[in-house]
Amino acid sequence: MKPSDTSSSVTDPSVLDAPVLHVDLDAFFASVEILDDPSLRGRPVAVGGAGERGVIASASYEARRFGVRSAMPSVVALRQCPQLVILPGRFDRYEEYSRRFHAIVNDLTPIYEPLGLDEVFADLTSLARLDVRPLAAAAELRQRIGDELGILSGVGLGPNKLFAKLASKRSKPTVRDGVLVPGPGVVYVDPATRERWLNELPVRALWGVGPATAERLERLGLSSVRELATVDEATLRSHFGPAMAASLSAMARGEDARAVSPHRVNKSIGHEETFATSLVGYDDVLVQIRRHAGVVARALRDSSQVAHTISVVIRFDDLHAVRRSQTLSFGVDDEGAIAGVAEALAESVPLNAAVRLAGVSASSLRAREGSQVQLAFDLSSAPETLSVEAASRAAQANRAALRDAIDDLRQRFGRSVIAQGSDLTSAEVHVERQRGSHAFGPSTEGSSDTQ
DNA sequence: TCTGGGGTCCTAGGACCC
DNA sequence: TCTGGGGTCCTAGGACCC
Repeated sequence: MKPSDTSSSVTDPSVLDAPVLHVDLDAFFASVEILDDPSLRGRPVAVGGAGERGVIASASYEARRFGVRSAMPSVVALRQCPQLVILPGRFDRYEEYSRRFHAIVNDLTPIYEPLGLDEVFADLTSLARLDVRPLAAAAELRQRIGDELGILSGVGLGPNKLFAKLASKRSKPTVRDGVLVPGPGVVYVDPATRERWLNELPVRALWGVGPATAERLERLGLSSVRELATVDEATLRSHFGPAMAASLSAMARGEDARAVSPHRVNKSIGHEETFATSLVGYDDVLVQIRRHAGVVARALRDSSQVAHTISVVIRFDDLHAVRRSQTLSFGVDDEGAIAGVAEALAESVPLNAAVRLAGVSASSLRAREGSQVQLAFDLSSAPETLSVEAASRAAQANRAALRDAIDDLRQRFGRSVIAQGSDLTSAEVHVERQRGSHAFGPSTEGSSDTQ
């Protein structure tokens, strides 16, 4: 472990010249697995789904030497690196490390914004009056992460999120001809370098430009950021809509107005699963939908939230997906209600092909206030006077409202299957025993793997 | 080689209200 | 009887990020 070699041929700039910092932990999930099992050290390790439909979520640098990359299908990864160890992933453990990581960043500044578990943006502006120098602060941050977590990281410093992220990418180790080349660890982008990067980068390097947008841009003859900068925003707007045009246009000039916003709250909670073997017919699909609804309900209650919108997603073997959603006039957080709505939504989707994925998600989230029953009923009287009888009346009203909502749904889409005979009270719901997590896709083929 | 699971944001069309 | 325009909410789909 030597998180040391900061690239500081430059003098430390002022905070105002490089107010945005981006940190990215190296090969995060794989690194945690190696820390917990030192016998893995030096071996090619990945975390992901090992089955035919699994993909790699995180690969150690040893694995990257063989060309293994995250998002790569596991079968491909194994072909390139037969000795690759693929582990299923333990999210609780990663979350623990992530909390410790955030705590270290928080010691530098509370103005930080996590991006997934292993990255954060931080805004150092408020440190200017303390005369903090960004390069020194970044080096110290990286050192602490290495010392206290045992995980290497890359830190980028720039005038905005765009450059900070590009910089942290350049701070990382790289693989060249199968050989691991260490990165500088900390990179600050000075103004001259910003210009150079804008002249060199492909459009694909910009935030928000993925494969689809990159291809559309290329068809317009715009493969590089330099070319993109020659096109005016109005032209881009006609092709990509106002939001994307504004963002592309700004980034092509090196501008990025996105603020570092701490304390962002989740807008949805969902759960989905790709099956090792695709499902045919409503019976099997509905069982899975119901199970996912249970997971979502528990997550809602754990976070003391209720959802007003329930959505279902069904993906078919040809990868095309159908999404259905229903907004309710009251909030729900129990599996009976969520499963009832989710099942009705799923039943409205014509199943003309085998189903490879089913998912349920909850959105329009609100904090749960007191008894959830009152949300639907609003008894105007003081909550403490809510009698058992009133509560039961309220629960009944709630169920009635739910039934209406589901009836609406069935009317809207026409019934496509025979009723399952399920009632909507949570007591009557038999949520299947939780199966093992399939965090990164099915790990076994064919079996119904209960564990 | 053929694509997971957790999310976010944007767009477009329709319903509804004023 | 037929009509405008703006705002808001909802739904469905698509693209993107880690």
